Amino acid sequence: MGFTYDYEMPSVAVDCVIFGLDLDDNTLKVVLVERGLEPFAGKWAIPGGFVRKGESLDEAAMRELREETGIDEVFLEQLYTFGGPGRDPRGWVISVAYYALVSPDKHSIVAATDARRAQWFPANRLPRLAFDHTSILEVALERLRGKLTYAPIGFELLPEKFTIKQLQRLYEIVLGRTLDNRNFRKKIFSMNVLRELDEMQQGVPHRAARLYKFDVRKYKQLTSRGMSFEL
Amino acid sequence: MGFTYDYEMPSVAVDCVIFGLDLDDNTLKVVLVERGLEPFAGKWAIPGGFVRKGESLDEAAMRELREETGIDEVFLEQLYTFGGPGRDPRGWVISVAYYALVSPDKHSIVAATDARRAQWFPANRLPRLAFDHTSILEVALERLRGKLTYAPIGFELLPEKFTIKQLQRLYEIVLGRTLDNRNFRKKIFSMNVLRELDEMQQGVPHRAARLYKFDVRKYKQLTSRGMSFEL
DNA sequence: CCAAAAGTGTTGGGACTACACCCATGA
DNA sequence: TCATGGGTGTAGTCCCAACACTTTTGG
Repeated sequence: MGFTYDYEMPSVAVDCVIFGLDLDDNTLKVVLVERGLEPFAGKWAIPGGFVRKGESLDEAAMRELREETGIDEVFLEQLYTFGGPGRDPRGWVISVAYYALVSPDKHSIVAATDARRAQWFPANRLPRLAFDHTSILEVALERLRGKLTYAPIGFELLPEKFTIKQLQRLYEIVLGRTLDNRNFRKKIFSMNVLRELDEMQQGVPHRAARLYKFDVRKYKQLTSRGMSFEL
Repeated sequence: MGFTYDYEMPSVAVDCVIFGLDLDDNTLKVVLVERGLEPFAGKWAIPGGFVRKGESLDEAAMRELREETGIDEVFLEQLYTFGGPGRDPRGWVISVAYYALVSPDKHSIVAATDARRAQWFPANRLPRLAFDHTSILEVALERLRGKLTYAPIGFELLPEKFTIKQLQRLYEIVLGRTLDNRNFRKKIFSMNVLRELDEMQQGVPHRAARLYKFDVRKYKQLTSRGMSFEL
């Protein structure tokens, strides 16, 4: 311990809610890992682990994400810190929760890194979870829904190149209501944050849709002019 | 320590940004305390202290608030957790930051509880602060500004009974721009969350303004109908 | 040629902005 | 009576929601 301090000290963990979008069955998914050890052995939980001395909380979250799921270089943001007494039967554990958004390109990594049995679950049909992880997930979902409408984070859940319809579906899935496609297109085009590509969607049994990319540069110009991204 | 754990453990503190509104000089203020001990002895800092075993983070924040400023029963919300290595020269300290909103009725308490010299400072003209408290304050201000426009938290900064003009000034001060009084009134009345009182403002050298109260009941009806509070 | 999804405009209503004057009160 | 802030209405504009058909492509 680095200095004199009279009180007992807690362990500090990071836990990470990992969101992914399944474009095949149009659902929002979450990565859970099966616990090998007590307490809650055999139960599903959000991936996480203890913070190490010398690393920041963000670094700890990134490290856990990488170690437990193989995922790297994704959107990762601090969510909330859970510290109630009794949330961990082993003792006093404070957990800094994060949430990550993973594009479908990287979903396969999760399945492959099977050391501790990581799996995708539909976000609205989850098993009973270890610890207070159900509450953490609720908070994460609320945050995702809220932030989606005023920040351009939805793109993190899509492949780099996507169609407008995919973007629209993403909003519909997360917000839980249908959107009018004409109005949605008008809105998204009017804020001018997409770059139109010369490529078309491939391998669909009907008219192919145009592909777009999120244009970070345009977005930064937008925000620097004081404009904001709104649904 | 309650269970076997191989890594070194951090101390966990709560720090609390306390906002108050000064209706005399129309500024947003923040409570700072002067540090008595090293490190940063003599510097100003956000009130805070270590979390104790057996209490939740919210409880710890409330306790610190009460101990250091005498303030009790106010709006208090978790803000963000700061955990970078090197943020405290004494060693590894993770700090869960909170922010509180205090009505002018209670401002005097702060001055009275002078044990550790607590003082109000204008939020936009602060001294150099201890630790990383300047960044914590920036995050807190951003959050306050953001949340003010979509949640009815502004009332927490006003006395129980207030005039529409005071409410408007609050928004102008925090958001940093002037608002049209006619439009502001229309907007605030149209959402129907205020109860008009039979009382008038007292002791002003001009026409007295009507007093209003925030009506929690009406607000709950509003949100339960799916409507939301927007600026 | 058929099935399936892509892509495209217009209109009406509600909300926001901009703007200026009279009213009530205490000194 | 005057100085000071309280309180009020309207018109133009913009944004949003509602709504249905034609186009393109692969099978």
